[in-house]
Amino acid sequence: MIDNLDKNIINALTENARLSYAEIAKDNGVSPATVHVRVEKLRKAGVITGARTTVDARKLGYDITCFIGIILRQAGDYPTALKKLENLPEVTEAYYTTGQYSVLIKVMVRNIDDLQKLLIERLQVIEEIQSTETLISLQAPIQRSIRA
Amino acid sequence: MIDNLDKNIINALTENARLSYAEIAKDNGVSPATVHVRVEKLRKAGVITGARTTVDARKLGYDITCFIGIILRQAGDYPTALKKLENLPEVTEAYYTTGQYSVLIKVMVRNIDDLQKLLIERLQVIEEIQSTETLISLQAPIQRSIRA
DNA sequence: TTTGAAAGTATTTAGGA
DNA sequence: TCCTAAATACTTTCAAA
Repeated sequence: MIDNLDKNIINALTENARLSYAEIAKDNGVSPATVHVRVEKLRKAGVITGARTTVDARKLGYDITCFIGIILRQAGDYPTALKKLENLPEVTEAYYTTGQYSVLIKVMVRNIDDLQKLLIERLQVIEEIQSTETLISLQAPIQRSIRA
Repeated sequence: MIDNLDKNIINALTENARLSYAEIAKDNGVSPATVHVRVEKLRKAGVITGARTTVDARKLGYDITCFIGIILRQAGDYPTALKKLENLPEVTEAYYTTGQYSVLIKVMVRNIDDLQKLLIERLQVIEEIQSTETLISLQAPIQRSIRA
């Protein structure tokens, strides 16, 4: 089971993945070795799945983030459509959803031209896709993790 | 400017934030000190913004992830509405968007009951919100970073 | 800007409470 | 399970190229 120490470790590391075990240990009144043991346990249990450095996409030239809602022709088209979406590097996230759309994807592109090309030349040509709806994100004011 | 070494470092760290500089150095035929200098440079330039450990939300009891499209009463309501959304810890992401919705939020909750309560008791009571539309995510098959 | 070398920290293992 | 202590490894600084 996950106890309070585990939770504190998870919350600390989801905010800053490069925090040292030594520091987390100090904050929690345990030894660094204990933190090490707990993190290994959480990793083996699949609770902790990895760690990613976050970057400012604009500084890398990706000025536009958007969400695209996709409606598929048929429910059964999902596996094939997903494979095709995986081949588009601009697609950074995909969600299989109930409601409005069959699939919601998050896309990052350099500019409006690239977005238009992506939509027309590489998304709308996918035969399993019936239609798409684009939401351009102008700002992402909240970006945080759930608390353990 | 960002050269190839910078890009390789960014790509390595966005995949695994806990990779050692020593290892990245080895993969790129430079010294660990150089990797250190580059990472500091990227951090100071605001390209690298942080690092977060990723967790399996379900293992923490958050069984439901969903996106909620929000339509505000008036465009000018955005700043007030955002402040209210920030106070809901279940809201892990928010995007100010063009198109269909004024705001798109990502929400993580423990179960359908909690989702219903969130929607009815804490979202739909926000006076700036005219209506909401919920997309429940059943799967998130793609989760990756843009490449530098 | 990069490097090797030194100094300072952190991680990791292992034995004992 | 946790700790201390020791060994290993990594990060960080710095002077020189």
